[in-house]
Amino acid sequence: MRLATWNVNSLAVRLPHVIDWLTTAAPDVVALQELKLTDDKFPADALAQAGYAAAWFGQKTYNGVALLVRSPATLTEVQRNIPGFADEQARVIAATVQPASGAAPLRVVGAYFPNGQAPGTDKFAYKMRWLDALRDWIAQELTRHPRLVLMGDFNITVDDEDVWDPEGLRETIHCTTEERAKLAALRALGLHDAFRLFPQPPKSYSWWDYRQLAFQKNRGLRIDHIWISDALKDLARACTIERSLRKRPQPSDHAPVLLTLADA
DNA sequence: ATGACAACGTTGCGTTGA
Repeated sequence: MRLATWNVNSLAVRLPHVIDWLTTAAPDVVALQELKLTDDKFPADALAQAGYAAAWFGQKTYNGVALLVRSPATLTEVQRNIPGFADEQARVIAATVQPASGAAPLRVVGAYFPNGQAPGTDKFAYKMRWLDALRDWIAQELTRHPRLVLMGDFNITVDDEDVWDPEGLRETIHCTTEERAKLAALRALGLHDAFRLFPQPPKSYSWWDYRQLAFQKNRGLRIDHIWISDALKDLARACTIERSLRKRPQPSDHAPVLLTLADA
């Protein structure tokens, strides 16, 4: 089974890329972020024609998340945003994936973590509160669903290996000690950064600024992550960043991250 | 210190992202 996360930066604009990628790469489960469309505009029919069932949670202009599964697998017990955390912004969608093979179900959480703008701002404070709420909720989810995948645009680098210029970007947004401490608290629930379970090329990133030829110069950050629970760790077989998707004309500024998980 | 680039909403330029 292969699971992927991709911040598409507008599903309306990126739909041809998404359909093409689903058709050629055929991932089993996909988390999308930054749909930037309202629920009535979600392209469920086009995705169904490509062989995917979906659950979505959008809003006007910003944010918006979705989960896709390759039929005949199904999504059940869909949860939108973090229970008990009042939030105007559509950032989280969770569901239980029922594989058609009869393999054990998987709880999948797709998330678009807040950007946070800069330390000291209201948006940074919101990011911190959101991260606390996410941790508390994931702790509960793990008790009910030990086989859990948390994936999405975390908007945080795990450590300096994830940063093209760690000195120049020290303590700036995505790289602050406070943000990384929140990730450490999340990881302490018994989650693993699937990408780092395997040897990886140096300077591996998942996002590059549209400006200043950042992608061509590989000036990027690894902020898109797939984290898996203890129960799934030994089933992980590979985890890669699909850089080729960032090279195409009119790309998202993010590349997908792809995890291969053995059945069981 | 600021902008760059892309997308959105709106209709020209302001806001947001990372």
